[in-house]
Amino acid sequence: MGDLDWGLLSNSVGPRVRLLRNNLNARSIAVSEPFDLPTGSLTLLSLIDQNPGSSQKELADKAGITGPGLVSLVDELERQGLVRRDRSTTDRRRNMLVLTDKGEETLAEMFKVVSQIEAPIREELSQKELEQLIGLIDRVLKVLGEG
Amino acid sequence: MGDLDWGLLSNSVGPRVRLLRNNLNARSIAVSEPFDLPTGSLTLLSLIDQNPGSSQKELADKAGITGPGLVSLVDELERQGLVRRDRSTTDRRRNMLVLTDKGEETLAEMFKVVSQIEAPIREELSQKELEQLIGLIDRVLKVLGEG
DNA sequence: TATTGTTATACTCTATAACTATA
DNA sequence: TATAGTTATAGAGTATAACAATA
Repeated sequence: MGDLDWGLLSNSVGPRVRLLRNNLNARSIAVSEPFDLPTGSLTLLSLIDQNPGSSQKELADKAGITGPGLVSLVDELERQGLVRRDRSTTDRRRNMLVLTDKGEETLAEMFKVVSQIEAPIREELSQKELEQLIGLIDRVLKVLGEG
Repeated sequence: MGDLDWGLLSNSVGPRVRLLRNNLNARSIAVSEPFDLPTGSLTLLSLIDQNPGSSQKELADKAGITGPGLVSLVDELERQGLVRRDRSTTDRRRNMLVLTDKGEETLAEMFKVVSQIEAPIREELSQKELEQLIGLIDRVLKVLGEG
């Protein structure tokens, strides 16, 4: 598996990001499945928790999910009583999303599971290296217009 | 867009990899479209070029593509005369993949296009930082069993 | 006229199972 | 019995267009 060479793409991040995403996605499914929630739920719960009252558009942009994709995610989270859609009184087009108490609990539980699953990464990389990796990715995202 | 906070996932690579992958995938489509080729063609051409005679299984593992996914990719590349499937004489189950002359030309052209598209990344990151980023990703991939 | 959220729809990517031919 | 490649199929993820309500 590791005996092949990337060739012309030896200095490209593209192919590696695909491998990384595939692997992390599989792990993400493993985290979400016991909670009977779709992939991306943890990310969304965490975002709402940290930024209560955000609109769906703001959350979709930050999470890298399309509008319709976010609607179905929120539908499911709301159905399970983890999230509430409060109509904004100042701009009645917007939904201000907030976590319910149950949503907070679920977020904490999911975070524990994902921490276990990501443990190998934190064992391989020092805290400083992990911050370096995230910092570099964030700079790339920013220049690509996703920051 | 950038005014929201990741919350509990501030030190997680998962959500960022999704954003990165979405963006790079859109760019990959932009590169492949003029050549009327599916996403992943450049990666595969580059791998075959550097490792001629590889089996489809070896290539699929390295590229992070499933067996059936690789079959349809090779089908298309072969249909356009960019790749040849040579049956191995020592193990007649295996296909030894090689680039045709036209395949080599197409690879070179696609590489020029992808270099232009990835230019913003190379302008933002120094050569050393880019190597750092790739090195860190490779270590993560290895510990996840994808190296 | 523009924007938020929604619905409907299609397409791509990825995953899985079953088949064949070889070993 | 196991492996490489293939076929068929299903599912998740993502994208786009059109609509309603509001600004």
